[in-house]
Amino acid sequence: MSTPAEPSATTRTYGGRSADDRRSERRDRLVAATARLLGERGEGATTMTAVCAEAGLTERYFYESFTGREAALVAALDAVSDDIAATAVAAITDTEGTATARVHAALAALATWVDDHPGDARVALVESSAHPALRARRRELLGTFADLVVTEAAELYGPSTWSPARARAQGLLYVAGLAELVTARMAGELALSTDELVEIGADSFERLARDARDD
Amino acid sequence: MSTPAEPSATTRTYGGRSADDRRSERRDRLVAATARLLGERGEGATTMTAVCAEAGLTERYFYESFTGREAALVAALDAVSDDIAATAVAAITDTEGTATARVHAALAALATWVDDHPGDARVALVESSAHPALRARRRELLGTFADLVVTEAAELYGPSTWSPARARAQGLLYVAGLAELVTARMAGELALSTDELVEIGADSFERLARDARDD
DNA sequence: TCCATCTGACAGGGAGCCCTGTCAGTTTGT
DNA sequence: ACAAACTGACAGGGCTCCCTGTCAGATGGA
Repeated sequence: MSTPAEPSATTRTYGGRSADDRRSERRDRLVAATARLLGERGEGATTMTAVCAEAGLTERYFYESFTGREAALVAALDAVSDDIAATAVAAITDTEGTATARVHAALAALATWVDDHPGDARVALVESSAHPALRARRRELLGTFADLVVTEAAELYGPSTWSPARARAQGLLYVAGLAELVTARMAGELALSTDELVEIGADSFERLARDARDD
Repeated sequence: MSTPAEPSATTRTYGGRSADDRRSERRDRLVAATARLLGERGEGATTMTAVCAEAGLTERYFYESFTGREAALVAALDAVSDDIAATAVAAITDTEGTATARVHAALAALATWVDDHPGDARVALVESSAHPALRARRRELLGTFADLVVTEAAELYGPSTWSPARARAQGLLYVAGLAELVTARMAGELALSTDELVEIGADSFERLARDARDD
């Protein structure tokens, strides 16, 4: 009786890479394809069929990584927003000097990122509102950034006299306003240079932080 | 030779109403149905078939008034935003007293309107970003409100020292931020009373108007 | 070499929607 | 009363998309 060699019900290398390796590479390609389509053709054109074609994979592999179209959309938005957050954090931590300088650096880094990644910027700013699942994720992200703004302001300028709820509301107003500003500029509706945009953002931030203390 | 009576290629009364009358009533019903569906079930569920069912009309009449689904969506958003603008304008013109009081009245009226019209508020604040045609209209509306804010601020507090582009940007930041604030509150993510919301809006407005003069 | 696994191409069912067309029944003017 | 106009119900073609399934060919381990 020859034993069946090995269960072999598991995996195997292929093309010199492990199963997990190939699997996650396929997922990455699908996420990148989804983000690219979202940024270039919009949510409506980002169908599962189109994503697979863009990624050069077949539908079967789509369902290997995602339960459906929605999950891929959210994953793409997550990837883009991680990129944004990393950009902002890097600018803040890399900059030494006054609080003003650090805020300025963060805003400038974000503005540059938008200019350099128009597709991803569209994903984050525009298409993130196009689908219910994306909207939910977008609100979370805005809230996160709003909290970041509040804590940064407190750290840079001292604690706020506002209630936590009010401070968060002010932060959200600022963050969402700024996002719309960038969106309008991308749409060509606002004739502002990058420097002007950064200046407006920095001034507004300082006003916000200042008023949070002497209101 | 009996002449063919009348061209009769025109119209006729029906149910005691003229053709134009019936036609525009059908259109109103379709617009109202579209807004209702947008506000209660979202853009994705607002199909032409669903709109017709909701309005109690058949598809043929849909195409009598609209070239397609998109046109109906935009018409519904227009109807809602007209309602919003009328609410704000009425509050401003009906209120006598200080500039602060008028701004306060406008914000309070808008907050009350949102509470009283949750469906329409969702149309204006959320679903207006769900479709390309709606987004275009939404940006127009935000721009209009931003300009209104700028001119009101100038009228109430004196001319701004900012460049027109910068003033418009600040107005847009304020308006869009406020919209997101109301949206977050509707989503239950922001524990703010109506009064607090109005206060935040009024304070931010005054800060904006004040800083526009002594920057 | 041989067989199990992996991969890509593609077919096709099922569903929903857009839009057109038909048709019987109702209302109006003559 | 009669013909023309109007209305509502509904069928169905065409399209796209989601998702499953099949199948031949490529690859790797024993």
